Amino acid sequence: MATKRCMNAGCMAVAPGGEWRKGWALRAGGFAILCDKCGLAYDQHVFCDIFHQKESGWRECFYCGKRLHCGCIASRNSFDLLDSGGVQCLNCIKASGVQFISTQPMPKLLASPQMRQRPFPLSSRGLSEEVLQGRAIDMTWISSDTYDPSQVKWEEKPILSLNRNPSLVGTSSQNALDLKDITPENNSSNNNNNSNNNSESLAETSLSMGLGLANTSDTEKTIMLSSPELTAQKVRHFVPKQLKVMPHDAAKDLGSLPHMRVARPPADGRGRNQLLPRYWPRITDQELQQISGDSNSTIVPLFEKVMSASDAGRIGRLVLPKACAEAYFPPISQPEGRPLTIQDTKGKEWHFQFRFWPNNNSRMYVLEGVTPCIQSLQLQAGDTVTFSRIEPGGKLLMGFRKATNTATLADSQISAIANGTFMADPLFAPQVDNLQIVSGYSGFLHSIKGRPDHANSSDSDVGWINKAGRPLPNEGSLLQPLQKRSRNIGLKSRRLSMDSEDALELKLTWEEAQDLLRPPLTVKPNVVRIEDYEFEEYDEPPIFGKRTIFTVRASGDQDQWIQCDECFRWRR
DNA sequence: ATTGTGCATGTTAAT
DNA sequence: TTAACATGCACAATG
Repeated sequence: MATKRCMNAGCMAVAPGGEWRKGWALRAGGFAILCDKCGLAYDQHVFCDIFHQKESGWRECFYCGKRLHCGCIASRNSFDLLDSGGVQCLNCIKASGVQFISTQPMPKLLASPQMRQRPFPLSSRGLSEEVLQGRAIDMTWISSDTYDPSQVKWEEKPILSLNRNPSLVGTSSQNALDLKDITPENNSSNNNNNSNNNSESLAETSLSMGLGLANTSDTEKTIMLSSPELTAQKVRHFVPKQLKVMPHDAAKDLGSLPHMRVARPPADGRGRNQLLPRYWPRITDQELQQISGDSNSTIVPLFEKVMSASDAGRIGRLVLPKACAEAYFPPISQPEGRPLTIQDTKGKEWHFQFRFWPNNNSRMYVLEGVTPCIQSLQLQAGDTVTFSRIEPGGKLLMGFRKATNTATLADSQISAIANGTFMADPLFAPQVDNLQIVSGYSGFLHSIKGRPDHANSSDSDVGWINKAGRPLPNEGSLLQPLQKRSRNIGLKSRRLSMDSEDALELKLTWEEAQDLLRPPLTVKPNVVRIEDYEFEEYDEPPIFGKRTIFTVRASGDQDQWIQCDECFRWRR
């Protein structure tokens, strides 16, 4: 049976029933296709490539030839695949009284209220705001010359591959999708044990483990401006001189890495919080080449997990998020699973057993034999393990990130603000993440205090670094459910856990945070223009205070207004 | 007695 | 109510 897969190279999810159709690929306001498995949203350009427009006005699907039912020109980009076959525009669907969005089963992976943890902000419909607003989503793609489906050993053969011009990496809106031939899939269902066993035995997946220490220098921190809506307006941003300010533009950021190809991270289900941010692990070309043997390799981030006490214990079993294990690891049909070999950047190989336990008519996926690895890397509960994959070759990368520092909550808040990490964009919340860990792991804190390698998390942040040797600004920005985390630390930490929830409520937008920061009036800032942003650069750190505005009289004198907490009136 | 293995159960979040 | 998952626990294997 012909099988359609998610077009996200890092997902490879198979459409239910083998058909890419309504219910699996959702259209979001006509601008995007959301894979039910990975939550990937394609921008409208990609979508338009799928349904191309005929001169006569009607459209047909590139792949199945189904025609737009009504030929409504105005509904360009607004299609839905009909169960009965064919295509119909959303306007006509609405006109017929059939609800579209609201009746669609929300992608399981997008429906979580943990929105601040997802790569893209969601609307109330669970759809990316970027998508709904028609903004091109910052996507980068794997080029066809580097993505070799045949190297994905645990798949018979991916049905879809991405055909991208390498020169266009980072400018997804200009790229076009290309569907490879559709091949009958050797369906590795759980019921087909024989075929699975064969494929499993044949497909000894090689994993690579990358471990890099990202030294975060206090004098060199990169903060990111979050709001794409910010235009050339002059914005008061408090930017200590030692801080580097970069516009929030992953594509540009990636574009500075000519040899590094980075694919878009998939979203995920319940474990969506375990998804890697869209600023993926980046390693140097040299490191990547050492791992993959190919300097043109691409890193496809997969998922990550914060290690629980059980994971880090002596049992040597790492519980894997089910959705992630099924989506990204080789399919296994037997509880015994299959071995996975892991090597680190130095070539050291680790051998794990990837298996599952039957559990309530479901499965619990575990990685067994992780004790030597954990001990070697001195990982413990609260540390994060990340999984990525290198294409071509399908090698999996396993990175680690130590838990965050031991700073006090208050210190963290201040630090977060000072570092510019209180931002509107949920993409950027590394310090908030820190807050959670710091405040939510009382027992954990004790252990870190006794361990030098954990005592300074910013220095022990075991993650990926970019070519310049800087830690990725967003690495570690994934927020884990607070309850999940606090569960590991016992009742004593519950109060602190609540505190951290309160702290999360303090999460401000970038502009709001700016409102709370004010410079001494006597200090004259240097105005620095970067891209379309103007920044006031102060030698002195900002003062954290009440909402403050500044006015300038005709005489040129400047007034400072502070808003009353109670009456909300402004006072000079 | 200790450690490893496999499954069961409790907790939590999602539906 | 269901699903995911962290962890408990009984039993087996081993020293």
